[in-house]
Amino acid sequence: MKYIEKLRNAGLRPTKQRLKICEFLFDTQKTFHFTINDLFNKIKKHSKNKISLATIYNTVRSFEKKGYLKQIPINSNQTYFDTNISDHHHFYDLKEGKLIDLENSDVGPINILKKINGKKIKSVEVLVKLEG
Amino acid sequence: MKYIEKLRNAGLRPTKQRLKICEFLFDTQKTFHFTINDLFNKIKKHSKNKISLATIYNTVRSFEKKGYLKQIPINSNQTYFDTNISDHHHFYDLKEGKLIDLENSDVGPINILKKINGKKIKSVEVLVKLEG
DNA sequence: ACACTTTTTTAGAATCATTATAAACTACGA
DNA sequence: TCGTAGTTTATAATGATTCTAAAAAAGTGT
Ligand SMILES: [Mn+2]
Ligand SMILES: [Mn+2]
Ligand SMILES: [Zn+2]
Ligand SMILES: [Zn+2]
Repeated sequence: MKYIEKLRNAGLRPTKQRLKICEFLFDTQKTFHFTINDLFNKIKKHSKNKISLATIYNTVRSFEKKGYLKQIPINSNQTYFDTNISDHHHFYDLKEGKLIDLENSDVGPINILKKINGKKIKSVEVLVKLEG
Repeated sequence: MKYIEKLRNAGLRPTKQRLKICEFLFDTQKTFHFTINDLFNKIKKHSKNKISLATIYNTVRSFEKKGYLKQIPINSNQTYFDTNISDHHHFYDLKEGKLIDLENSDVGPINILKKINGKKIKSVEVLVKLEG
C-alpha cells in the first residue's frame, strides 16, 4: 500500500481506517476542500466498512498536524480542510458557499511591510469573497 | 444621543440596549477585535443594567448586516468581530491567539489575476499568521 | 503462535457557541 | 392613550467538536 510509508514517516500507525481515509483524501488527481461531515458521508456512501465519526475527527486532526492537510480560515460554522497543502489562496463564493483555489501565481506578490517584534511570518493567506 | 441617528438610518429602533452596546463598541478612540463573549462580559462588568446574551447576539448580527461591524475570517471556535470596518488585514499571533490590524498601506497592492465568470470581487482579506 | 503492552477505534456522553422559541416588554405612530 | 409591530429575555434546542472509557487492533518479545 502506497500510504503505509507516508503514515509511518509521520509516526502514525497504518491502521485500516487511516489507510481508507488516505484513499479518499489523496487518491484523486485533483485536490479538494471538505468538511468533516463531507468526508464522513462520502466514506459511508462509497465504502462498505464504515468509519466512526470520532475516528474521522481524530485522523483529520492528525493529518493536519503532520501537514498532510490544511485548515482554511473562513467564517463558517464548520471547519474547512484542504487537501491542497501548497501555499495558495481562495475565492469564497458567498452565494454558493463554495471555495475555489487561487494559486499563488494568480495573485501578485504580497509584501507585508509591517513587522511585529519577535514574531516570524508563518503564512500569508488571502481570502477573496465573491458576490453576484 | 449620538447613536440614535445612526441606528435610525439603518432602520434599527434606538432601544436602551442597542444604545448601550453602541457606547461599548463605538465610543472608543481605537477600534478593536472581540468575540460575543468578550462583549457580553465587558458590558456586564462595566454597566449596571445587564443585557441578555441573546440580545448581544441579535444586535451584533444586526450591526454586522448593516456594516457597522465586520466579521474576521479566522479558524477559531468562536466568531471574531472588528469595530474597524475599513478595508484592512490582520496578523494572527498563533501563540497569544491575538489579532493585530494590518492596514492596507502596510501591504503592497494585491492584484487578483484570476477571474471567475459572472462573479464580482466583494473583498480581499489577508491573514498573516505569526509564530515565535 | 502466544502473552503482554500500547495505541487506536468506537459509541455515546459532554461541551460549548450559536440560534430558535415564545412570552413579556417597549417604541412609536395614529 | 391605544394598538401593533418590533425588541428583549430566559430558556430550550441545535449542531459541531471534544471527551470518555471500554473493546479492538497493532506492535513487541519470546
Ligand atoms: Mn473554520
Ligand atoms: Mn470565525
Ligand atoms: Zn485550496
Ligand atoms: Zn481589524
